[in-house]
Amino acid sequence: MASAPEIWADHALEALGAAGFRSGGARRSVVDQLGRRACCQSAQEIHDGIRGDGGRAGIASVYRALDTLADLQLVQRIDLGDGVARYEPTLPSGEHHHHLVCDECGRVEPFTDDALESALDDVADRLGVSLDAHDVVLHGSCDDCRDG
Amino acid sequence: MASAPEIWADHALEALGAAGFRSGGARRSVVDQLGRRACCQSAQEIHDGIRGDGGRAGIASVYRALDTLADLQLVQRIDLGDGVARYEPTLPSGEHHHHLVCDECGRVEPFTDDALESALDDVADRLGVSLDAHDVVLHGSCDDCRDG
DNA sequence: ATACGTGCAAAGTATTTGCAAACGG
DNA sequence: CCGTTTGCAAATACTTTGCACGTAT
Repeated sequence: MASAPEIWADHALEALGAAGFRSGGARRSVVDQLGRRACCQSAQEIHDGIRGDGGRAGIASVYRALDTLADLQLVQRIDLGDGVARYEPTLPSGEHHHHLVCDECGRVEPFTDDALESALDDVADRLGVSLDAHDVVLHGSCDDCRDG
Repeated sequence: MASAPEIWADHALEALGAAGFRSGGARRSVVDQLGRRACCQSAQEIHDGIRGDGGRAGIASVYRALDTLADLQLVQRIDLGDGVARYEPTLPSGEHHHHLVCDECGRVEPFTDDALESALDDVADRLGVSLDAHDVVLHGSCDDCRDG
């Protein structure tokens, strides 16, 4: 069975087609790179990944593709607080995670928590907003940095 | 009785002194501006505020002051996802809020939620991290944009 | 054939840094 | 006096945009 991110790439290409976008090389490469990692990648990382695979997309096209994908809600833009935008697939299953950033070593770790999710849903409800996306970033010290 | 942000400014100046920092005009102006608003201001807004009061700090000094204040955990840096860093006082009382951003009109609204706080505490506990700061940013459509 | 997609280079915006002068203790 | 703080300007980092050319349909 294919893993969720792989399924996502197909799903994304299909959604792009359905939205009337043509199939060009740069955008396909970006989708391909994103599909390989469930967790956040920066535009620069995606660009490097494409070149590493022998592709040759311009960085501007990477940014444009990411912008398009974000508009279609196929990717979520994540801000970890270091001034670099990161992107990760919006899985069709609706499952998603949040991020823990160690301010000492810079390590980023994804986590999930059901209680947190329902608390977030309740908040959105109470505030009377429809949530497009939510993005919880916790800053702290990780095991290694504190104990190590 | 003085409001919390006003108390914060005194607290911050005292903490700066205790940490061995000298008292210069630019840093004092930044603390003063921050003390007037409990919610997030960008470096540019703080700079404008200082000039509006007849002050004349350089933008670089504003950034340097904010950096120092963040190091001492006297302010928290907030990223709303638009590429601009914002800062708000870390109140000595420990009370804090989170932010709801309307992606349509750009409005930023602070909110608090006890259930969310305890869910966050539990998550930090479970993950075995000591949280320095947490910063929940919800993206959605606000009342006005959805119904209006 | 025609409009969309792409790459390059230039522009734009936010933030940081080097350095000499001003200033506090 | 001496070392910190400041302001200016230049540098840097990330992202966006203009434009000519390539390409899918």
